[in-house]
Amino acid sequence: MDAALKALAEPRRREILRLVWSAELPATAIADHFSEVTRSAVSQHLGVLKAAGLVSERRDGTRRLYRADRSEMRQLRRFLDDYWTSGLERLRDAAEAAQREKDAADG
Amino acid sequence: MDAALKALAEPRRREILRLVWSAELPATAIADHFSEVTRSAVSQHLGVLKAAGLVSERRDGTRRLYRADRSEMRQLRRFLDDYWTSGLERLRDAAEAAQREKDAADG
DNA sequence: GCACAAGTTCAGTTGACACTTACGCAAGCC
DNA sequence: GGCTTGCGTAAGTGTCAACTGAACTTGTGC
Repeated sequence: MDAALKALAEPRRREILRLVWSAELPATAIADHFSEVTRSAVSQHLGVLKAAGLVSERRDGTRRLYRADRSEMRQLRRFLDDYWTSGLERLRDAAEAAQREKDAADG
Repeated sequence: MDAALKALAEPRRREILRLVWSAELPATAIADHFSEVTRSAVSQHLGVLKAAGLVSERRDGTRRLYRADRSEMRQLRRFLDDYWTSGLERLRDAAEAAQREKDAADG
């Protein structure tokens, strides 16, 4: 999840992900979309996205076809929804914080 | 939005955000939660979160109280939902999905 | 006014990362 | 077997970001 979030922090990778969101594309077609960056850079971005599970790769002859893994995106969304308010753990933190506040005020 | 995503890419900042999600806390209380990092580092993280609009600051005497700005988080979530499939493309995807549903049902 | 407490900010260091160029490697095609 | 196409990997570089320690700011209580 950490990897997915870090991968999405890079604008170029978000753009790539959008390109392969609804269409499976070979690496070259993706790279052609970015005139200001080399093919190599795009390939490395694809590697990061793949490592984060946000993209899947399929080989076809010499080509490699990429497409977005939407289920991973769903998981990410869900993580973002849940992380901040995760039940007992959050309550515990709040209680601890309140106690420190009180201690500081008293002491 | 780019700033918010980048801010969330850092685990420590996610933790901070969770701390101030449901409780307003002074900077020191937040810093006390991170034993492996100095107060200064936490202050800088708070600056990033604030710049990204994910956190709001209120002054009370010498203290500064922080709390999460949930509306910004909602916007982020919405952005994540919409960015990949925007406008016509999203409609097309929906149509395709409906067709696949139909094909699956028929087949 | 002085001391202290709460926090930020400045200067400098270190590590991560996006990038480029060059090279390597596999799969068709002649 | 050579040639070309499609693409990843290696090595090196510049930039940025997270961190530390020291200095600074601002408010409070005496």
